Amino acid sequence: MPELPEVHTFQQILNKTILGQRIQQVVVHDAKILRNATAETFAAALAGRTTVDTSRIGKYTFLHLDNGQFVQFHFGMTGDLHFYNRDEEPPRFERFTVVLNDGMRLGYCCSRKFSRIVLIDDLEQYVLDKNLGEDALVIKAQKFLGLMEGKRTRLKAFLLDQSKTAGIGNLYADEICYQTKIHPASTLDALSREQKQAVFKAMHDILHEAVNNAPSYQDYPENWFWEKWRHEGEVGPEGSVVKVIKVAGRTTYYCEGYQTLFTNTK
DNA sequence: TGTGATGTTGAATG
DNA sequence: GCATTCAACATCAC
Repeated sequence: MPELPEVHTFQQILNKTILGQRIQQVVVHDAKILRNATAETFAAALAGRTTVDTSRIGKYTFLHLDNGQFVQFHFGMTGDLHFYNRDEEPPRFERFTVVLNDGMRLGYCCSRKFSRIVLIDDLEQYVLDKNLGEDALVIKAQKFLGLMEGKRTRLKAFLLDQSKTAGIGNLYADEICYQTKIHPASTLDALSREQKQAVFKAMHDILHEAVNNAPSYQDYPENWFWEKWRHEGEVGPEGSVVKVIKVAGRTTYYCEGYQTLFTNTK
């Protein structure tokens, strides 16, 4: 499920549940999502450690351990966290559980195993190697506009590019395009400076609103696009019609007749 | 029952 | 180098 605001919520859950706690043991049910560890090495790396901090860049969350190591959580499409006590049944699709000293458990779940759990020694170097862009909540307008300069890629592809800004996924990209009334397949070289600034503002406002108000894919403002109109053929604002196309290889919803296509090349 | 899915990566192509 | 498309990953829900 998760894009930046949802991952932010996961970070809050880590903060509320295991931050500052000592990990008694880790039980691994399925090591597939551990990208650089086996069930044994992963469990051994965490057992006895105390968690001292968390951080987040885009859709990546990092749990900081007291020995200087880090655990990366990337939730893929279906990652989820469940906090429960020893008497409760483990949640469905749990892949591993972190057992705390007091017996509480934090279960990591994902049905489709697209999650990426990675043990990291040097976080700074790791982020550099990954070529991860600045977090979409943190990046400043000037830098964002600078990244667009000279590019001819389509707006949606740019928004989804995690090496430019980190954190925007398919749904939020559509939302940003909708709120700026720009067709997602518009190319950057055809957009005015004012339009690019509007894109930044929409990104900023949408993400902040989601982080402040929406813990998951629920409870979004009802005037948001995907809440209201994300259904093919629906009648959108100003008599527009919701269309479904592929942009940047991803299923894309937009309002034909409301969002304008800007392009120089076609 | 077949198809597509909120994400990432790497290969292939223009 | 840049941009785009596709397949793969693994499994579930519709």
